[in-house]
Amino acid sequence: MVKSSSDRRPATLADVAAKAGVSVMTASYAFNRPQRVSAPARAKVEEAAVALGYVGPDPNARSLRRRRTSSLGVVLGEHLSYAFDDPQAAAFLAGIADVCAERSYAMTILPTTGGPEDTRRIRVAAVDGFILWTTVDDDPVLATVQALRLPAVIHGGPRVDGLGLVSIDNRAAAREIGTATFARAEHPAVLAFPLDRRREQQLAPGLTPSTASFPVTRDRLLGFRDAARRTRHPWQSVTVAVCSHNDRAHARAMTERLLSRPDTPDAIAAMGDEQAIGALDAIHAAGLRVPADIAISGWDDSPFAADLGLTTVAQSMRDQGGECARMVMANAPRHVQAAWSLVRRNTTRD
Amino acid sequence: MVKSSSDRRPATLADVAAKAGVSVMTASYAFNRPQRVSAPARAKVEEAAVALGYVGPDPNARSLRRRRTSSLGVVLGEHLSYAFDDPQAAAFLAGIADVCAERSYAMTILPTTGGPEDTRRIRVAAVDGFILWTTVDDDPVLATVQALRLPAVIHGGPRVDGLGLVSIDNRAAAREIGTATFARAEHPAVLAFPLDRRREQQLAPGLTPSTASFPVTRDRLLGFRDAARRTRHPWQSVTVAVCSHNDRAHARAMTERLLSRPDTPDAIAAMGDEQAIGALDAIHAAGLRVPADIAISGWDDSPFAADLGLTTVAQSMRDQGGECARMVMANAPRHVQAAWSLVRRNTTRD
DNA sequence: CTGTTAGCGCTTTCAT
DNA sequence: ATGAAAGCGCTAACAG
Repeated sequence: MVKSSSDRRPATLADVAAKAGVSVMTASYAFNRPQRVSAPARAKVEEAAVALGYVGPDPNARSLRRRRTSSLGVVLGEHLSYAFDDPQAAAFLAGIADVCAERSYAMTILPTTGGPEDTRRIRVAAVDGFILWTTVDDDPVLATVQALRLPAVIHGGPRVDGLGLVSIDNRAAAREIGTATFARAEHPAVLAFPLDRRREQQLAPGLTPSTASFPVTRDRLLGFRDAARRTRHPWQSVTVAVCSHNDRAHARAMTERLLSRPDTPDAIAAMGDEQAIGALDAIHAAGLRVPADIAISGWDDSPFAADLGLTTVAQSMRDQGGECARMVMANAPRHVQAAWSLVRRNTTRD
Repeated sequence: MVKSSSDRRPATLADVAAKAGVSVMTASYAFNRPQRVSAPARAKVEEAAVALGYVGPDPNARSLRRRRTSSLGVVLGEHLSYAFDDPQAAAFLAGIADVCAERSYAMTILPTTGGPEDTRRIRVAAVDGFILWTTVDDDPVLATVQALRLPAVIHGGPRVDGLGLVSIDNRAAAREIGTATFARAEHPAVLAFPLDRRREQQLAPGLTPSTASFPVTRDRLLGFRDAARRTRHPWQSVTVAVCSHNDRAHARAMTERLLSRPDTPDAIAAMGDEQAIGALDAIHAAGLRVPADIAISGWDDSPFAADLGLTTVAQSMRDQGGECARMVMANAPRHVQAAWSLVRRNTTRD
């Protein structure tokens, strides 16, 4: 039998109820709380549903009525695709994903490009709350999320009124690893993440930390400056090499520039393991020994760091992602300091 | 002035319209098609919106009415978090993300655990279509997606009626690289992905390809069997080492087992670069030379493959992800063969 | 255990 | 250019 054209409209719960000879509510319960419905009624509903090709309640209608979507919005800075290339971001997402899987939430990834449409994309996202990957102080997305009045947590920073924050104490951690790296050095240097979204690369002696509008970059610079002070190096004598991108290639290129300067550094504190690995490439190419000629440290304790015996800061992005997700789901965003630890291996002298 | 408790209900479009002294429709147009509304009316609406803290139309209500969500569902097999660890999956997601960012879509990642709740999670997802990461033939999620009658594309496989498919010709590619790898070998072997969701590891001479319920694994086995035939090796003499997980550590362990057998292989075709790298670790640890003592090939042409001079199959997961996204957005799922190429470097003899 | 009522907040359609 | 009516498909709240 050929279906008539009216059959093309997908069946609704009302259709199923009518066909099953029950009220719409009984049909609704049959799908949502099967135990609340008598076995025969449930059977009739199921049969009718199969006959009509009805798969289940429409998600949008349900969300509208229930006033929740069971989906978490995850806002990733700038070029989204980059997030998947960054192992730290990937681990963070994995942590969110674990909690979502466990609690039957979906994860809505919200592409952000840095352009003006970003705020619109955030506004139209059907989600119950937001998790924001670390961004700059003046990211317009922050105000949008704030205005939406949904639970939201930022990872890394900045601090925003009303939004949660999950981060390690970057300044303290940088102070520790910086001290280990700069110990017994003559000419310390820093390999830094971009300062802001302009991502200009530069070599700046004694760079003022507050120049950075990425809080993570800023706090680590502050910590490295503290470390310089503790190891008796005037900050002005510490060259900060700011990379435009957090990857090996850029770090290697900047390190080459550092090494070709008059006061060749004999200690480099990097803000990421990938940067440190790029720096090691340049250092080895220059025929220098680590740590005898030059000490180096990374950040994040990636598998590569362990392979290379790199001194680094360990933190669990995965746990932090999970923590963010739980806070948003519980509608209880708070400020949480995550755990970190210094992992001393053999690329530093201490 | 203290807000009364009734103010706590978020403002609706109707509230804004009332406050602005216009009809609800004028307010709606002011948000959705500003040019269709006179400047003064628009101004009044905007002012009222600000006064009431109204951020914009409710996404769920809009989706219900419009009958679309502007979000793509991405179903990732089994442990979602694993997808973020797999560089190929990450590249695929990045490709989807690029297209989503460009067309102002959100990406709804649907965690899948292999358990019975998976189908429910798919059913309740508010999305306009699905992209499925490669899975097994009998994944129950496939039937669910099919029943939903939304546009859907599978990457890798299996083929499913009514759903699109984007994949390279895995058999043909395996035939080519297998031939290059097995050339002038005495004892070829294969390092394989898991056969199915049970993920049992095993060493099986002449493993029957159809045993695998992951189509990607199956097709590559078929291609390697073709290659064995072309290079005059009875398939029964080719040991297939099936790894439980597609990573370096498992590949290394399985390779160690291969190397400790009587007929030590002198050629190994792996299904992934990560596997090949793990195998190389084992090979070097055993003091063997590549390719003189043993030839090896990978798959996917990762950056590491280039570094190591690994012979491999190149394909762009990023492009394939984008292709999937475009097909779903256009509601035009088709079967598309993606491009691949053999990259001969110096771990094979040919 | 089952049913009735009353919307959720919005936009399509059709008038004016 | 603006507005009134209608209803998207569902479920909370309550009554029987």
